[in-house]
Amino acid sequence: VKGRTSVTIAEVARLAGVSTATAGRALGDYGYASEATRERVLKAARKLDYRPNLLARGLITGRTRTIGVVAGDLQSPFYAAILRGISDVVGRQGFGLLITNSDEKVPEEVRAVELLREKQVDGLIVSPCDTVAAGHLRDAVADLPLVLIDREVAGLEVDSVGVDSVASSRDCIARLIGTGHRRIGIIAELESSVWGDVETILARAKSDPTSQKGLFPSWQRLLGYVLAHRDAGLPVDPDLIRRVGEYSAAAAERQTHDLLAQPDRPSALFTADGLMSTGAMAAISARGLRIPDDLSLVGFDDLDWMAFVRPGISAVAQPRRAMGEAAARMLLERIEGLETPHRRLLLATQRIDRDSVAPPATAPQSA
Amino acid sequence: VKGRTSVTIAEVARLAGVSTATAGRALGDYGYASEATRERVLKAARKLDYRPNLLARGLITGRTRTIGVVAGDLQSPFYAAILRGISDVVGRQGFGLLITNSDEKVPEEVRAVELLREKQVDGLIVSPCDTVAAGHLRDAVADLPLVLIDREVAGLEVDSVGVDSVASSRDCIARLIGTGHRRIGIIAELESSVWGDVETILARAKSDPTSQKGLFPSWQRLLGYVLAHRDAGLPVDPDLIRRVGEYSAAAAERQTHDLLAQPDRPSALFTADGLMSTGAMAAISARGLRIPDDLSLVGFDDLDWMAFVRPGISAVAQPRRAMGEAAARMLLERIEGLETPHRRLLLATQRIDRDSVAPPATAPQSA
DNA sequence: ATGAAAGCGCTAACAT
DNA sequence: ATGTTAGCGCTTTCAT
Repeated sequence: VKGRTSVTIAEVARLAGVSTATAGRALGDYGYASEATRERVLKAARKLDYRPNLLARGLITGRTRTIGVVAGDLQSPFYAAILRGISDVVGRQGFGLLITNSDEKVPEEVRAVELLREKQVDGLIVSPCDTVAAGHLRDAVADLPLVLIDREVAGLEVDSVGVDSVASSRDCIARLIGTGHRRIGIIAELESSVWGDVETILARAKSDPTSQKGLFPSWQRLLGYVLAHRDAGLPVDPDLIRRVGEYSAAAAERQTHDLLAQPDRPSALFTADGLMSTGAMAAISARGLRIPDDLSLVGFDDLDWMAFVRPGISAVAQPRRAMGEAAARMLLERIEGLETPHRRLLLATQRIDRDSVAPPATAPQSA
Repeated sequence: VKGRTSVTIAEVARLAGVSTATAGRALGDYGYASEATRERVLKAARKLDYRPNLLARGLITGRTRTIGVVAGDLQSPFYAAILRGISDVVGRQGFGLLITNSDEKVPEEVRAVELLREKQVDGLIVSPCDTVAAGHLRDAVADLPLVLIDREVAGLEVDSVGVDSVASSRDCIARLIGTGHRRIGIIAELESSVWGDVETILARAKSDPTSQKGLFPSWQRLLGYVLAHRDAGLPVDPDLIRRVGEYSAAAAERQTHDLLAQPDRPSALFTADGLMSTGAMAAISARGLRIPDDLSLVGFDDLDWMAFVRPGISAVAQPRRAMGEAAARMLLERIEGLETPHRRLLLATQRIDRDSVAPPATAPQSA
């Protein structure tokens, strides 16, 4: 049974002495087929090593049992875990998974969505890299179910899965303040060609809670940071807010170095995602600062090394795999035809307290 | 242009006032089409928001421009990096990527290969989870190009990409010995329902170098360990060889605890892959052992935390992403029709010396 | 350079 | 319960 040409249902039918329609019914498990016939067809199929051509099936049924995913970076622990979750759920239903990488660039994302649609996927899971420039998503929604993950798009009413970044980081920062910290640094991506400066963005978000969902996670985490300060009646020193501007550990490392080099450096540091944590940790380590004596540290997103580095690093754990699983489940439901209004699922984060937080060494530092 | 039914080439042709054949030529960029016609067709297509149905194209051309990957665990840094490399290369050529997860279980792998073939992928990249039970791969090769990654299958002559595990670990252990270590522990997966005990396997591998390629990486790394000892005229204490039996950090942690709990514990530890390193590190950390004073440590596979944990952990770095890229390139060449004999690509590893290795604290320990 | 027609492998009506 | 027929949307002869 070697060679380029694969065996078709017609050959199976001929060998079994039935029509292709009957063979199809027996093999595809649709329509009627007597037990005897089914047996004969199945035997013929086995003998010929028949394998259905899913392209042909998809062409006619209009469904491919394949779902498409656009991730920011397949290699990051964050997306890798999400993908794993997605893969588990869809795999169990016999669906295939077409995965693409946007590298957090809009044109790549557009191209990816285009390719996935041409390949006729039954649904899409996207972690959009821009919360406004999303025309390609808007018109994809016209003929495909779409589920957003980690981020939302302003005005695009589709199912989404994420965590409550504002509340989680607010809580986190509140605890640092409660421990006595007054100068808390934050290292966050905060890219914003379209959004303007920090004050503008936060002002709008604070006054209009619904607009928060259009914010990128890193902005939401900054918002939580600001709100926690406000809750405590503390001022926010803009110099402690470091905008890395890109998802890059190296860039985060530079910003951290710069932040920690100042004379009046913070007594605690909050990193807004895994890449920021990795970069910050490298800088802290390189500068020979001791945690938590010289600097307290809390990260958003729990990375495996945080558990066994000494001292352990406290973190806000996101249920990454569960996020992927939930997104996949929601999408499959839509593919099955579920017609309810769009759902916005916020999974709970978990605060993991390790040993990277202590009261500031000296009396509250001041300028 | 909203709704379930997408626009077909026939509608574009009608709007442009040409036949479907001509429209196809203009859109698909094959055959002849005058400049004027092409313009008209393209304009019509744009106007209707035409999107080719790649299923239909694939059905007729017999090629889908999609490649399938079976990874062990999409979530591990090792596979995630490889997948990223694959994704970059195939994406650049406009290919799609169907990714599946075997979880290192043969039945899952068989199912995955089956699904990918039914979906008519143009080629397969597999990290086989068994080097002998691979009938499904053997017969896949009959009608698809296949590239193996990280592992090889005895007697299956196809392109493969990996690193020289025997040489790398041999070198690594030789250095530990050179530093003065005499009792070196090894934590490795070493699953082997089919292979028998350590002695048998190693005896066969040592005497027959070609059979080495049929060995799993963890076995190859153990072989390097044994050879390094032999090179130095040192005996191998079987009690220092810990077979974890599965790819699991938790299991590795248990084995490491057990190994380090013995009175005559090793002065150095070699971990055979990333999961083993993570598990071992957790155990070391939990036991409060200081690296390198109480224990030297070297890991196979460089993980990001190894760079900034204090002290830094020395490791053998595998060019993971490059492995993925190379595998993808080789596969694409085969898909283009390359007919040379199968190629076996061994990429160079890089020894990264950090601060986790020091001479043993006391005079050579003995029982 | 363009069109007519056949057909990729399969499923879905519609007969029987 | 089974067979006949007509396509799914596209590419590919083969004419013209």
